[in-house]
Amino acid sequence: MTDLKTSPLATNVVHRGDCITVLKGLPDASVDMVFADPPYNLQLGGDLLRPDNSVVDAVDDDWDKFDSFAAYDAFTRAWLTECRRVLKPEGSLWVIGSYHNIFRLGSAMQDLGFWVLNDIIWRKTNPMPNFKGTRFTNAHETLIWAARSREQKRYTFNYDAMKAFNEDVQMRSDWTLALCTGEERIKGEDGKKAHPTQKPEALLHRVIMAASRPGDVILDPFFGTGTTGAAAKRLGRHYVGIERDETYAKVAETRIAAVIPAAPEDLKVMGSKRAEVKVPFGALVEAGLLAPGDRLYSPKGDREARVRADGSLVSGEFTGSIHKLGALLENAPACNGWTYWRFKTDQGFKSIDALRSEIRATM
Amino acid sequence: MTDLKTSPLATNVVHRGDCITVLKGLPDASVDMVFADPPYNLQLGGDLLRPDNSVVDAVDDDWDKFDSFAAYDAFTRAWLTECRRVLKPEGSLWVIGSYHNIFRLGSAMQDLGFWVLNDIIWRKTNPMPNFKGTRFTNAHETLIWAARSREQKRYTFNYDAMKAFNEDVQMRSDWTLALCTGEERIKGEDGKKAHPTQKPEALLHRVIMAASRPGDVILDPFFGTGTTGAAAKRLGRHYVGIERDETYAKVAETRIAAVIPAAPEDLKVMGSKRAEVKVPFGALVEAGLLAPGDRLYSPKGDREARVRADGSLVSGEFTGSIHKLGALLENAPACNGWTYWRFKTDQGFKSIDALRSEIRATM
DNA sequence: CCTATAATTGAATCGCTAA
DNA sequence: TTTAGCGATTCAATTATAG
Repeated sequence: MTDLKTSPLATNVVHRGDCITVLKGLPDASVDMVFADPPYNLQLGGDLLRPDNSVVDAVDDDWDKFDSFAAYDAFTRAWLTECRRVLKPEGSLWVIGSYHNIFRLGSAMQDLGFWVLNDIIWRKTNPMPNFKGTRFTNAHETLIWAARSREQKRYTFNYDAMKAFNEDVQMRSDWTLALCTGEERIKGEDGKKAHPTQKPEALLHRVIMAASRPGDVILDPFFGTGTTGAAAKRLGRHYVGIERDETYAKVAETRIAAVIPAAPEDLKVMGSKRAEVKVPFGALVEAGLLAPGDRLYSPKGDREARVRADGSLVSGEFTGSIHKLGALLENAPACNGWTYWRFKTDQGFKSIDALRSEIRATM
Repeated sequence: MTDLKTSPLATNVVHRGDCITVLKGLPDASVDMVFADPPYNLQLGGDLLRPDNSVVDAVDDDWDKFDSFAAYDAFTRAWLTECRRVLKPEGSLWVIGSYHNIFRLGSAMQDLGFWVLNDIIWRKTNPMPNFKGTRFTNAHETLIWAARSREQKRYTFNYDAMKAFNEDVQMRSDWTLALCTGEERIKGEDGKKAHPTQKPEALLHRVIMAASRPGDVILDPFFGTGTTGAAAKRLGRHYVGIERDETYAKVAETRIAAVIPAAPEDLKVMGSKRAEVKVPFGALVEAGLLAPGDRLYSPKGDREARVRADGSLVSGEFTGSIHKLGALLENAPACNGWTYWRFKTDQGFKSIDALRSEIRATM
């Protein structure tokens, strides 16, 4: 076997093996960017049933199981340490995680000397709901982008490209993107998903476009089915992947071989400026445009309701959202509460939709 | 000085002093919710304060950097430990921070035994741009919501209120809210902002509405100009503030004094079905709404069962409760019999849940 | 072949109470 | 402490099936 550490770095390869072991064999200061999607250390209980009684296909693979936070932290520090060594002086590192592990990752990075440049929120357009109604819908994941050290003055950030991409306003730290589903999601011969946590290529597209240059080498120590490699090749970058599961590694190689480096504009990406923001009625109460106790009236003035602090309405014995209560009082199957309800002003009645416009104007 | 720790907790007060010192004087298990917006002056050029308020020397060698994080971590663990002690067994804690400190906060919380329920992203509609064009616009902050421990099964979450608030779909983990500006932003006599990081009351409104009940006690160990207290009072909750800066504390007291609380009836929120009084199916038979021998039918009409006098059902060789028999016939792990079974009327089939509502209306 | 409806699915720390 | 019973609970998007 060739000594990877003293040979020039081979690129566009998928190394088989434990990521820390393989990393230790790579030469110092040889890659321009690292993208890492490590195990999240989910600590799940028993089966979770949907309301239709079907079972949620959970991530219960062995590779995601750790005995303790201490064990997870030790693993995290080990691979981060090697990544830092392998990075060029002007390189940068990205990690992605959820609330289960992102605090561990961020702290370890800071402890090892990495200097955080941004944390980025991936807002999912179509997240899995909270089936039991016990928490907020977990609708995002977090990425951390960091330089090797505080002293590092130079790193690649294609500011103007990002700005142009985002309709000529600065790219923000929250990105709205869909999950990887449909055609993009790689399936095995059995029709099941080849990997439980395949990331959308649009996400990697944006990361790579933002923080690397054509010809750069991008290392992914948790290669999986090779989203990083596919995006890198498509965008004219080189990749180095590490994956210990032979099945995943093979899928990745096949996938990347089929990628034609191409003009990237056919990748579906939603700019955060255009990302539509829904204004819930409750936001009017939060913002103080309506107060708890204020009265709303129907178009004919024959119905009246009182606003509550949670944004619901009360009318007699009935309660509900602006839409539900409108439908209920009109005995209609549905009702657009925004155009139905009015409030009193000095100039007479006004639609609550006007208040929504006020809120939208600030967005 | 009275001994706060053994006296009943005084509420609607702003304690002056170092937060850890004051916290140590508060009684065990006495508050329902904590909201904490700790300082995040981590290596930003500002002074980093040790728990004893001495200033950490800003030196650039690696050892001191570690020392700085260690000092911040020690401070963080100290106040989090006290907050955990002061929380009631069914209480929960919220913290807010940015990438400078949120990873330290989250890790410390997990290390101390807190169990993360959600991380929440506050998307700012009007963030400060990145003037130098060197990074992404830092357009969000992160909140962490946690229970005291993994074993804690109960915590207040007004799921249905949040859903009604959000146009009848589940509230997600990303909240879009404007910064605190304009009229809401408190200014001193010199016209300058009274506090550098005043949070919008809308943010506290949502936190408090989501995770507390009227009459609850909410503790804020970094009270500042009292946004938590103002929102708490407006929403019929009690507050306990801790602030070491006398100027901030005075501003907070003046501000809160001017707040007019909402009427109690406007603070009622959309109720959860789980909290409704339980009605045994047999009560329908007792009340004569159904008679022994009446037939019930499945949603598709392909199953039929007979009501018995004791409130159990019979279908062929099977007997059981409305739930058990439904599950049995559908070969499902569980079944909500109330929404499953229908009975015949002149107007067609009706759900037995409508009969339950009739009973509840008389209670 | 087109349209309407039904089924499937996604990194998930997912119930409560009383006996 | 454990078990059993009651009965509450989902959004967006794609794919499959029915008409």
